Amino acid sequence: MVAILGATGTGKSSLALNVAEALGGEIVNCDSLQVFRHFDIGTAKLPVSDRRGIPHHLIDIVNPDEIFTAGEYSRRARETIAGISARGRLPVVCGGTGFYFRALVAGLFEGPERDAALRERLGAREKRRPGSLHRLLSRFDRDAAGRIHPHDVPKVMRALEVCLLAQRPVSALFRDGRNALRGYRTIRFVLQPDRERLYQRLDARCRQMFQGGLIDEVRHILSLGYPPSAKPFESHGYKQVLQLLGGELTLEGALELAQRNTRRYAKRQMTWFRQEPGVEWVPNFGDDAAVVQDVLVRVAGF
RNA sequence: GGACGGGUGGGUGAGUGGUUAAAGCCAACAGACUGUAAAUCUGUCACGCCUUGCGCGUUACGAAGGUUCGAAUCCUUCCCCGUCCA
Repeated sequence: MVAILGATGTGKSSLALNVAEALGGEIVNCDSLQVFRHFDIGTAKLPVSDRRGIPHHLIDIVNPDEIFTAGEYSRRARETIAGISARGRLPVVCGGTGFYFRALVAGLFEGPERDAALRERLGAREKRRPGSLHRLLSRFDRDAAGRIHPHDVPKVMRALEVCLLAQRPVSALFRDGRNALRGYRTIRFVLQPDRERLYQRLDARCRQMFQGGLIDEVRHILSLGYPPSAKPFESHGYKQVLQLLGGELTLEGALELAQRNTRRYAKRQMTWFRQEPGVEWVPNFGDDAAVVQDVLVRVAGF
């Protein structure tokens, strides 16, 4: 299995396509937003017409108002990869969601899934008394509480949820290990082009999205009946367009914010991938012809 | 030529005698991340030093002087910038 990782806008899709084409592969998406239907322009989803007949998996698999998680991703990606291998083809995992990739290869701990009802209760409690969840967590699991910052409510909540549901401290469950993926030789590439150039590209791409139908896409999604509170609307680009439509931002203001958030996101992705073990660094954009050659050679020697 | 307003750290912009190496925001940089992760959160951000301490020293709020125990903050002169009047 080959993995093409990297920050947004580094040319992963293009590289993956070339690699898959050259080596008889099929692409498995590893992007937390491309799994949603109708969110196309802002997620830079490769149009079907540009896929050159190469199968792309795990794209457009859930509706915008459905909850999709890293655990769900991990399960489905494993099934998909197994299927591709069984057909004698090469799985080419491609995406920028480091957490999903880790859930896929390293696995998650064995524990309870999220519980909406419990979360609602916990959320209400936190709202009434900010900080109370973290204090509660430190009673159940001192270790976990020490590792999670009190301000990081989502992580505090998940830890607490697990403790309550499993009747065991999360940190104890962590110690049991993760259900890592086995049976595949995996070579992972991380695209890491010059940061300045990447940022310029991202800014330009973001502008193109705004000019190229992002706003209409948002209107369309809303017209299908999906609420603005749907998860994928929280992502940069979409969030700003929503604010634009609501009169909170001007067009220029929305664009600038979207660009800024995209840059920040790219930065965070780089931080993540820097910690990713055993990766092959590619100090360039994936749509660079020389890079394709270089990567193919490295895969061949693997 | 005259009348006001203003010149603050990479940017913006607070601060109008001490608790200010100077809020906030932006930019930049570093980091965390075990089921909504394009999310969420943390740290650094004048320079040097070490015994890394709510440590020491140096430099800093257009420039130069002055007042004061003490000035980004008050006074004087000068240099810029903006608006208005001639």
